[in-house]
Amino acid sequence: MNLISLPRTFYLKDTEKVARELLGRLLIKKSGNKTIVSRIVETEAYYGEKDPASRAFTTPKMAEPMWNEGGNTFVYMVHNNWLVNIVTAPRGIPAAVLIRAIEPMNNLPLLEKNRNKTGFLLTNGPGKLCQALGITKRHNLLDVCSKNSEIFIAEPEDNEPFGIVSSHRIGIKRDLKRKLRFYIKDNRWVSKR
DNA sequence: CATATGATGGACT
DNA sequence: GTCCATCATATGG
Repeated sequence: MNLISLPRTFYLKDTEKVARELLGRLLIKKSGNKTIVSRIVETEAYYGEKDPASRAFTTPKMAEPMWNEGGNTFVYMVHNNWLVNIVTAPRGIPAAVLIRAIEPMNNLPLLEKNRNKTGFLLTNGPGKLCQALGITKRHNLLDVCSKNSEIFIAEPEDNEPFGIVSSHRIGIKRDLKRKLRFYIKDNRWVSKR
């Protein structure tokens, strides 16, 4: 499998657009001599000052990576779970996309070992997928544009068309009127209908 | 040092 | 649907 990483410019757009366009792309995680390939099936977009649900709004000090130029990971912990985001937008504009669910494409036994679970419970949630892939604080601020990174995003080889469903974001106190959660229609790995 | 918080997950009714 | 364990941070005394 010849993996092609997405260019930096992909991430410099509006975070909602990036959140939509990340659906169906591949999340690559290297683990020892293995390369774990997964398809992104659910994302959420977060903004800065005008988004009361964003950590750039509530705890800006913790969310400092969100001000970086797009194209890096941003990993932080909530309720004893690591969550992985992709920073978006040009430097100085706080924004990121939370990866909420993925569809594993290979190395299932490794994911099952990491999670001590099987089936959809492997990766149908932002904390679950980090546990399955072994993502921790150690993977904060990695360049997802580089194939040399332990984590990067790649273009899928076959791009079957799919529908996108949008909904309100999950698990936050104050959401915006805009629907900023996106997932692949009828995909069985999404965290919640 | 003490305590509060949460972009969750899992167990339970 | 409800309840709560768990822990990295932030914040206050």
